[in-house]
Amino acid sequence: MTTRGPRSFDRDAALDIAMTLFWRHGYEATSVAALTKAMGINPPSMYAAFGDKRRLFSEAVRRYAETHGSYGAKALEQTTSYDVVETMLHLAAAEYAGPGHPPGCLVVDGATNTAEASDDVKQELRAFREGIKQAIAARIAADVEAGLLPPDIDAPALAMFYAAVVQGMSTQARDGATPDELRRMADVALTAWPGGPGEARDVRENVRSAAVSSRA
Amino acid sequence: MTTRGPRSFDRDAALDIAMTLFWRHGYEATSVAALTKAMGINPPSMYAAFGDKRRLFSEAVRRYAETHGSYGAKALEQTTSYDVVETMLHLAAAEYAGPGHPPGCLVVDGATNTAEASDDVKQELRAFREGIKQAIAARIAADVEAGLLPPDIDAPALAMFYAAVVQGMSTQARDGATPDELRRMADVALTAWPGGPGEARDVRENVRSAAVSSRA
DNA sequence: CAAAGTCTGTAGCGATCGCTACAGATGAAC
DNA sequence: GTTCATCTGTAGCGATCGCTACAGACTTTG
Repeated sequence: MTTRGPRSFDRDAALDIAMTLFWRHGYEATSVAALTKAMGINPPSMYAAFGDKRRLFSEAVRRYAETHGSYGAKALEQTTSYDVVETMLHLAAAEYAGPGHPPGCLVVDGATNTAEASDDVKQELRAFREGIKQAIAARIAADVEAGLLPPDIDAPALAMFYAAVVQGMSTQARDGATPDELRRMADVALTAWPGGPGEARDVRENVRSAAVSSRA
Repeated sequence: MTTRGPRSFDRDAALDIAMTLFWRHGYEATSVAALTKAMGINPPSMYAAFGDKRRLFSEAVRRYAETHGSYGAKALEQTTSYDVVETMLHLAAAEYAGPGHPPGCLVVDGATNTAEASDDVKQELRAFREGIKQAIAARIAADVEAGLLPPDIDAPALAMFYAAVVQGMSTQARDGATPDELRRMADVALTAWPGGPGEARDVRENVRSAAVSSRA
């Protein structure tokens, strides 16, 4: 009917469309028919380009992590654990309710409701989430080790808390929260930082320069 | 094959089984075949007793709210907004990872991944969540009005924050968190209360007795 | 015992699920 | 122009989806 011959559709654009659909509806609730219709292609073309629905989802998650979901990696580039958490919360607040894409987070909510047959999909996203949480916990523990944070704090609980805040922000965004609302609740969450956010940063700066000078 | 005659199955027990399946897998990922198999009955008996899958889900949610999900209502029985939040977080921490039932919360995660056809299901749970959040916000605003909390706090952001914490706890529980871990992260969340949890309670007690004595 | 009424299991409805066999259409190679 | 390889659309696979018509089996009535 239309043009024939070598691949006539943009694989990257199709992957972006798949990412958006999985993002909005999740893995199981997104049908192959819905995917191919939105991509403007037929099922055989999708299967030739991506393998199957399962692998298309994994590719979409990878694409998401490299684009809209990069706030976790960007946050971990920060020097101190407080800056990691602050950056993560602020970027997530801006991203989760941002314009031009579905609300919330694909990694948090992409495979929440699944039958037993899709347990591996759930595990894939869970591993993503646990990895970020462990990375935060490690950063907090390192700051405690370095004397930047008091030694009596509950580092795992603190990391789990901020992971949970980000995940709750995703639900709030899906329920209609605006970027400004998310930002304000992120700032509330930051007041739970040991010593308080403002004070903690001053203390941290002091301790860090002390640590650096003692190391030199 | 087995016994025949007047209703041979326990409607309440069947509803509990449906609640558990919806709780673990969500609305769309729980098939009628899975429901009837777990209930030990055939589809016609289920349809005679509950109408259809959609109404069975609503009944299951109502049952959940009256049993495992009663922590919200129980928390709102508390006098001050801090006690409301503290009770809600502690009850949720114990409940979400409790033994003998699926992890997390049916209201939070029961209809996260849905096709457009099930948007009404998603809205039903969203209304539940928004109702609790608004109730908390109202309690905080009332305490501000009564002089129990400083007037410069962001009451809506504070309510959204604690709603998000509870929702994030549900995800953490689904990812394998223990009741003790949830309890500890709940205590971290409580340190975000204006003035801090311990100090706030003392201040509140003082202000309340002052308000009562001035009213008398 | 017989008739009435109700619940039950079997079986299957149309629709959709993820996925694919097949053949027609098109480009490149010579 | 002819051949070859590849992509494309049609059509449909077996399985499952939510749901139900139907008839047989049971208890309740007389």
